[in-house]
Amino acid sequence: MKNNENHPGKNGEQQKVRTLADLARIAGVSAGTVSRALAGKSLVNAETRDRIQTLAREHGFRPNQMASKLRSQKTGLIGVVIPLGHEKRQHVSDPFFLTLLGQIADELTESGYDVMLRRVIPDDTTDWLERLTGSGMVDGVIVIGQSDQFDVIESVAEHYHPMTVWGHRTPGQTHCVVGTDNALGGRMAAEHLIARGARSLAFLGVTTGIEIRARYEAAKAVAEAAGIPLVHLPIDLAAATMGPQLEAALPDCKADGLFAASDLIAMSALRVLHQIGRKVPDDVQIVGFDDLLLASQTMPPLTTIRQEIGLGAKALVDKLKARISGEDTDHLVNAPQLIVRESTRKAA
Amino acid sequence: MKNNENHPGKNGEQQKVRTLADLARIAGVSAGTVSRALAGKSLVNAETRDRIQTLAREHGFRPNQMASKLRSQKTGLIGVVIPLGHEKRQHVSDPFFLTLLGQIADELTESGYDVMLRRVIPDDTTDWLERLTGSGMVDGVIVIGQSDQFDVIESVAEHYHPMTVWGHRTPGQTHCVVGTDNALGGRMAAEHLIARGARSLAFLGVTTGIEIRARYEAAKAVAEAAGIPLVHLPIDLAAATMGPQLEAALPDCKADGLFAASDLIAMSALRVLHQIGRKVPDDVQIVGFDDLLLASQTMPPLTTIRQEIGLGAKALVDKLKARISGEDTDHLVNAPQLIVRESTRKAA
DNA sequence: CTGAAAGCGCTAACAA
DNA sequence: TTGTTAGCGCTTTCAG
Repeated sequence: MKNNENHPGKNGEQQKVRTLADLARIAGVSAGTVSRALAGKSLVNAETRDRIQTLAREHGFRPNQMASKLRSQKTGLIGVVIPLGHEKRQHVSDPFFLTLLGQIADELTESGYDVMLRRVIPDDTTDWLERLTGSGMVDGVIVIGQSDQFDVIESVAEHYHPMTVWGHRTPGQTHCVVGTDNALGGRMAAEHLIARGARSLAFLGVTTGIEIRARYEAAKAVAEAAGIPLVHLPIDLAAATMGPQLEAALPDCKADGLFAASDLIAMSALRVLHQIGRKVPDDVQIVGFDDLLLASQTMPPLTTIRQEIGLGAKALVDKLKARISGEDTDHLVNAPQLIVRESTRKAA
Repeated sequence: MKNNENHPGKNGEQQKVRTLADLARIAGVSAGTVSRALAGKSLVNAETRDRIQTLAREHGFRPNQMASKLRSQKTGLIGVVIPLGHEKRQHVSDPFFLTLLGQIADELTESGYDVMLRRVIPDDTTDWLERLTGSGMVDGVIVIGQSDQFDVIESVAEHYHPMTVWGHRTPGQTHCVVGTDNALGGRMAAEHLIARGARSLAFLGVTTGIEIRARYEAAKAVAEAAGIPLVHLPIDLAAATMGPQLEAALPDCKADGLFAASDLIAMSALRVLHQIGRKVPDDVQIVGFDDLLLASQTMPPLTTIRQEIGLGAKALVDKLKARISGEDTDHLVNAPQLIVRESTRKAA
């Protein structure tokens, strides 16, 4: 037991211990032992292990994760990317994605991973994803939303295995996707509106994104099959511009059944309809999409197509973990659920 | 199972080049030169630099960031942590925080930083923050919300400089904080309600969090000075439980002026009031807090106290960058703004 | 302008 | 059980 540099009496513990070697010196052991002790490995004497751990705590020492991760080749980090392809200006993301992100972060945390968050605007570059997967910084990647970057994601998926993607399932695709059956959702919305007496439909939302296009097309197919007209009002998803666009478009829109691409749009539409004196659901009915928490708080509460965010987040993380350990994974396309509230009429 | 790493695509490609050394070998130079070339340093022959960069691109080579960061002692990573102290169960965070997070991520990205996101539930541990600051993984830390962890943050701030915090300014505090003048906001809300004729106030929201307590106390002071009663309805901020709590509390509440701790609560209250047949703003007026985008979309649109999220995010990042480069920074307490919409009455 | 060499701080295989 | 010895992959003096 030698403590020449560590006398609490003289000048206290000024020299900050920053490295394993530092701690090893004052503990009178080797760096290797300290490493094993701090990792709680079984092959160290319990007594010395405790001594070292106590010492570490006293000196507020924490091993440098960067070095540890480099050496062990496991980063414990998952990259989470939100590509903002179309909607370039929309820095403030959709609350749906934000909520999904939150839940993913929770799941990941519970599995002992840290999250490296990156929002990218692909613009003209095509290597935004490679830059992450090839960085050596992450053990895996979750992509939130395909935006208009389907091909980029596909090409990365060809050689990069530990990746899962929230979005739309396209037959034959390589990348592992988790998402909602948007076509089914679109169908449910249109059928519900028609069943409740709508005789002329409108779809509110831009269809640049692949998911929303699927909702639109399914609704359109239903409408056509029923011999009912459906017009497309390409309302922006950016919350800031939604209001004015709706104020411009709705007064001339004679549809009595509105299907909004998201709850946010629906909510905004509700307000505009009220302003121009159309009663919901008597004059016009409306169905949203997502079932965000606010959908139940609107007036009237919103009938909507629910996406299970919690399940989605869990699936994205579970599948990613499976892929990290070399397994292969299936896609997961969740069936959405029609949540009937008061923005559509009571069943006849 | 499956999954062959090498993509046998381009004309019988050899071993994947993974390291500087690999690339150096096929380029016929040393690793050092490759490093300099890829970093675009001026002290390499322009010609060899281009050759190496081309080679790197052809082989899809990207330097390992972990190693780079370890060596250079700059991680290019900022830790962003959301402590969930009170409200333990509330995994789905407040949309205000989520939006703030999004904007912070944007600002950070624009400054060339990556974001390491961590959500923590401090529970009984007190080292959740140290664990991040001492990890060697991040160049700095932003804490979103003090929750009930003021003391922990203070104690870390004593020895860890590159940190900024969103939250409430307490006189004499050490940690650099950016936030809103909550007391002023509370005062504005109460004064506005009273000026528009309210004669009995209620505050909706739990006051465990220091920011919300400040709003409450300021409102209370105003009410007292005006000789007007103010009751406190401790509504949970978790969106899921808000509705039922309000449905239980509001029918018995005779206040004609409601001040909600957040727009979300206000929105929920709006719905409940409508349900129980009280007209807003004729029977009862209501003021929210935050001015989230949805505040303008409620029915009636919500009068609220606006917090400038964008400015806050920018300030958090700017100050953090200053602190990273060794400077000292002042606190920033933004004055909130009263946004008058239709949930309060017209001026007499 | 380029190569050689010395680490960044940690882990793990191999000895002792 | 512990110490010793190599590196993880990169950057950066220091020579040449």
